[in-house]
Amino acid sequence: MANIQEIARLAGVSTATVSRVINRHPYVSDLTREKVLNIIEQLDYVPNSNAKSLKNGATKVIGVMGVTYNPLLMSLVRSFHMISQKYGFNIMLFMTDGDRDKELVALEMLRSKQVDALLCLVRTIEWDIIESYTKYGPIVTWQRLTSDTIPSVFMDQYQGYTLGLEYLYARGYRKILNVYSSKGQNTLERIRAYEDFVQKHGLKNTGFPQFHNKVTIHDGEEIARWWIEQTDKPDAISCSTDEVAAGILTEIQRSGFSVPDDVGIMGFDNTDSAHLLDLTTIHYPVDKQAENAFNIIMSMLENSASNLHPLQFRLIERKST
Amino acid sequence: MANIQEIARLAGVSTATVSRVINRHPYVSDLTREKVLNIIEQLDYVPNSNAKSLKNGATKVIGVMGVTYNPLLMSLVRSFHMISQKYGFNIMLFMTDGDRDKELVALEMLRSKQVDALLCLVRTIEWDIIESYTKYGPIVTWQRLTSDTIPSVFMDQYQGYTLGLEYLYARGYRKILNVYSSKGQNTLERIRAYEDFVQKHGLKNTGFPQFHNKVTIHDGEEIARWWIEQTDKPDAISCSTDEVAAGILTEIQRSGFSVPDDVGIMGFDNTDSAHLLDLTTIHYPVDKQAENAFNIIMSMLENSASNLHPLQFRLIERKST
DNA sequence: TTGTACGCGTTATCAA
DNA sequence: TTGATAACGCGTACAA
Repeated sequence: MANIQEIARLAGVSTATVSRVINRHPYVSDLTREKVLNIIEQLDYVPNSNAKSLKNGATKVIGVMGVTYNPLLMSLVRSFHMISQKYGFNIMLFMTDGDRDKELVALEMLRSKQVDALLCLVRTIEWDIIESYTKYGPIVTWQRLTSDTIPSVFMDQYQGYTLGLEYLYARGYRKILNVYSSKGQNTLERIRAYEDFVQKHGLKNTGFPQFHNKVTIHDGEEIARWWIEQTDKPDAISCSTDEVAAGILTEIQRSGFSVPDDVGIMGFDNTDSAHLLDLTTIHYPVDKQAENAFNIIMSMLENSASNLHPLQFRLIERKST
Repeated sequence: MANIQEIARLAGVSTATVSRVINRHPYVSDLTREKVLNIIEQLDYVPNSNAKSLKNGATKVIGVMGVTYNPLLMSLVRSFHMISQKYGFNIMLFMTDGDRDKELVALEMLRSKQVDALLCLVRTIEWDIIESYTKYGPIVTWQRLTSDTIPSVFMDQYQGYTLGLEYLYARGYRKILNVYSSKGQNTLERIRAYEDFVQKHGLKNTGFPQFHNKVTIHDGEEIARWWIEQTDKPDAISCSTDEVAAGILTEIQRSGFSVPDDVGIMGFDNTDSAHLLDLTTIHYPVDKQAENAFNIIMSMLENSASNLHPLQFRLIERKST
């Protein structure tokens, strides 16, 4: 495959000149430029990007690390992808399935300079390990974290969850079942939101169990079957994700119950599933989060200041409540 | 950042020896190996992958080009990702939104050696342009294509669609509305399947319009509204995708009609939406397709022979018919 | 078993 | 306006 030297030889100039032409440097006579461009075209030449990366110490690739392909994550990835592309960056996707080794693969890519930065959407590995990689390049996360070295674009779940609970209260629901996702900061915030909510309105203890680690449609279906069996039923279910809510809703309806007449159901994230099933849910501005993440990365790469979008939850009222 | 030379210097050996240690070459004395490994550990050294790529002429990265984040595509990407990872390859994702320039970005990555191969899931750009890039590396597609240079893992839509139609016939449906997606080979195959089906069973012309370019939930909702207005209604709707079917199903139910009592609905692809809404649908073995794609790429990279999975459609009967 | 020295393809500095 | 040359960091003949 043709390289810059061959072009130089055929055009009767030096490689330096060819490089100047390619990178649109000034101080190249029109004549030589023309000549060089001709040869480039003839030989169907493109600069080898590995050589460029080696020279520049940058690849214009950003790694994105996530656990699995769920709709919310994908819409974030999509937004992040779009803005990155706009600035000439490409995305390398790492789906880790929560496997430490796979997470390390992504981190090692940063260390070995194959990606310029890393967007860490979800991780299972310890934060201090991730933190130890920040010396190799910018790492930004989407999860809740307060750190000097790893900026985060997370949103305070306390606010979002409270928004949903207060809405349910306003609609007259009093016996609310909470379905939480994996035990992390986010879930703790949601639990705190619920406790404060109960206290604020002086609600009495429902005695319902706490559901944890529920995130999928399948999980939702399980919870629906639990609900069906109860004699003293919750009048509303506040879910960890739209998928759980979707699972509950459809399974409950399959059994002949009606939503929202028999029970109100609230999702979280406002993904397609929520739209599809007319779920009341909490909208999450993932696109803005993605843009913020990218902006932070850029500013770290160029060590400049970044200006960020403000982030706010929004309640989307539909027919499940 | 430390490089191989520094390691060599500190270990009191040559760079060649360090390289041999790193790459587990034989003929290195235990003593020197030990010494080198120690220094490597001390300096927290990793080989720079750009330098390696430059040297090897390969990056161990495969590009995946798609149009947009739809569920079927994502499950394919997921499968492809998993098998690639297993063999030490990483994935670079290109979402093109059907934009020629963005598609060219992906192709240029192959030309400039930033990816070793390209999986072309969906494209809008002309095949002969893509074909002209095959000289830079393996390109495999998921779309229907018969080409010497671009292998395809597509599946004959004629078969799949016929499977669905025959099932509908067996269930007693006679006035079937077809909803097609974008006008491509796949759609032509489906149309042909329907025509043959009509002829085979001697069905009379339904007089229904042909819906084209319908792929989203939203499109489905539109079609549902059309269906509701009709006096002479189709008794079954065979859809281009599960999403369209989902849109139709939910919108029709919102208007008080019942599925399958008032109309049978059949999806295509067997994605999560189909499971969620209990849609009868056609299962597509995307995981096998992904593995085939990867195997083909590998065999092209190493020019060896590839052994492939056989691919077969399967009808998934649920409650929408 | 180890070292020397060159090439991979660019870009940037310096000098002309 | 152009050219020679030195990096960038690694792997590998070839020689020892």
